[in-house]
Amino acid sequence: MGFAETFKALSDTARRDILVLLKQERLSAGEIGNHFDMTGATISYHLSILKKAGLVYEQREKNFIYYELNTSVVEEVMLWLSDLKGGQKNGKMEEK
Amino acid sequence: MGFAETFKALSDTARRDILVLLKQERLSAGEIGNHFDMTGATISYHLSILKKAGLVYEQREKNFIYYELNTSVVEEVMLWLSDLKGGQKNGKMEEK
DNA sequence: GTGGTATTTAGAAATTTATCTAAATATCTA
DNA sequence: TAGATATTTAGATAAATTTCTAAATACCAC
Repeated sequence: MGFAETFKALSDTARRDILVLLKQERLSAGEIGNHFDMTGATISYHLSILKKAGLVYEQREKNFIYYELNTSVVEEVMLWLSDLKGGQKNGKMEEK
Repeated sequence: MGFAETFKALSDTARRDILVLLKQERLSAGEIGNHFDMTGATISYHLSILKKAGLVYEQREKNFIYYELNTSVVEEVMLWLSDLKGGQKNGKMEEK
């Protein structure tokens, strides 16, 4: 884990698009690939980065590998951003 | 604007560290630089990326340029993530 | 086991990014 | 205006990233 890996994973448009696809339902690598104009190898590369970042996990079934969004890591990122936003002087939590 | 630029800006550790510094108070480019082991030119490069992403804005005063966190863009990113998280089947908002 | 489909891995090329040094701007103060 | 300080811009380089093709692996069905 680590925010560096997670934010890097989120920094690529193709990877964010993959996550948006997965927010509806889990999809196999091949199904994901059908939505993009990239080779399967490139999709696999992006999936590996999302996986390392913890943003998706995989479920192996029959001859397929299904990818699913991991919302808990999305929440961790939101918490980091929330802390960033909330930490200023004059912020709500700082009022005496 | 655009999420691509914003997430790219957030993907670098130095830039996130700069944002964390700025969550307490605005700082000049030089003050920011004092916290890092990088040349002023490199700091300036990172600040320009944060600025383009809308994550900070600058205030020119006297001989200094002060940088301040723009929380509204941080909020937009949080909303994007919130939508990602909330959009799944079986999510709270989808229950019938 | 053989053949077929799904996915990943390896290696290479093109692009982008992060960083530095040196030079250019901008603005203050005397 | 001249000198000093703050910051940015330009140009170069090294490292990281994205993408491809081709080959390898994994797994299923027959």
